[in-house]
Amino acid sequence: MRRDIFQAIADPTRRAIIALIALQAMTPNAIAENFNTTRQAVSKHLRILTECELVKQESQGREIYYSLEIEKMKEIDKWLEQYRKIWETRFNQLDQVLSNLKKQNK
Amino acid sequence: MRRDIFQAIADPTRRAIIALIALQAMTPNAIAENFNTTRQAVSKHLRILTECELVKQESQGREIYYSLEIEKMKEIDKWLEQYRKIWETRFNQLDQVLSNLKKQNK
DNA sequence: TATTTGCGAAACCGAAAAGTTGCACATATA
DNA sequence: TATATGTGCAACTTTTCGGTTTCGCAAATA
Repeated sequence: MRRDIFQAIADPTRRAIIALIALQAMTPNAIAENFNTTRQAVSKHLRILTECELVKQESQGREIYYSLEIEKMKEIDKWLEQYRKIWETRFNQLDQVLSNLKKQNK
Repeated sequence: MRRDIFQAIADPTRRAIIALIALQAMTPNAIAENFNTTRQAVSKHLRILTECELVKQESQGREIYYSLEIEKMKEIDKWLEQYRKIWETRFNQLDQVLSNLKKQNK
């Protein structure tokens, strides 16, 4: 099952998990405590996140710590870049209009 | 059915539609020509995109032109901001490590 | 007016997703 | 060694999703 990062962040629970483990690694049980679902459901989400390399795991005895692979998040940023260019251009055009209006008033 | 912008961009066809109409407004038929599906399927995607205000429509006779609501894209950017902070911090920390190593070599 | 064209909406279908339950396995702990 | 704990995985169910087909409606055109 080939997962996509955009599909991965589509689910609100997964976005919440991402936010949770962004700053510190956590075990599935600890993560599940924050949600209204079973540990297995969280485990499934973690698997999906791991599959698309948004999350990495580190075993420590029988516990497994999950943490965010922050580098992967840049892919979204990269995709957004083309649109950022557009809104910045539009902003500059608006800026141009405003400054032209200013000149006319002088 | 309450739609979410993250769910909207999860589908690859919808991302392609977004890219298509980012620079110029297009009719459903014109959009559908670029894909291997029916116009109705595209129409469905456009409805979803419209529901979460990622796309706006403008009627002109019997044709309806769809264009990207670029402002809405900023929501993704805004969400990404918290993670951008993280990877920038990590980068600076790495930078710190590197410059410390440099000092030690002197 | 009759016909074509552009479109959305509803009904339906198959595939995929998200959740639950039950189980197996390894690692701790008594 | 027996038991408790942390975990992943597989089977199953329900819901959602993306697509097609069919239809109805309004605007353009003959």
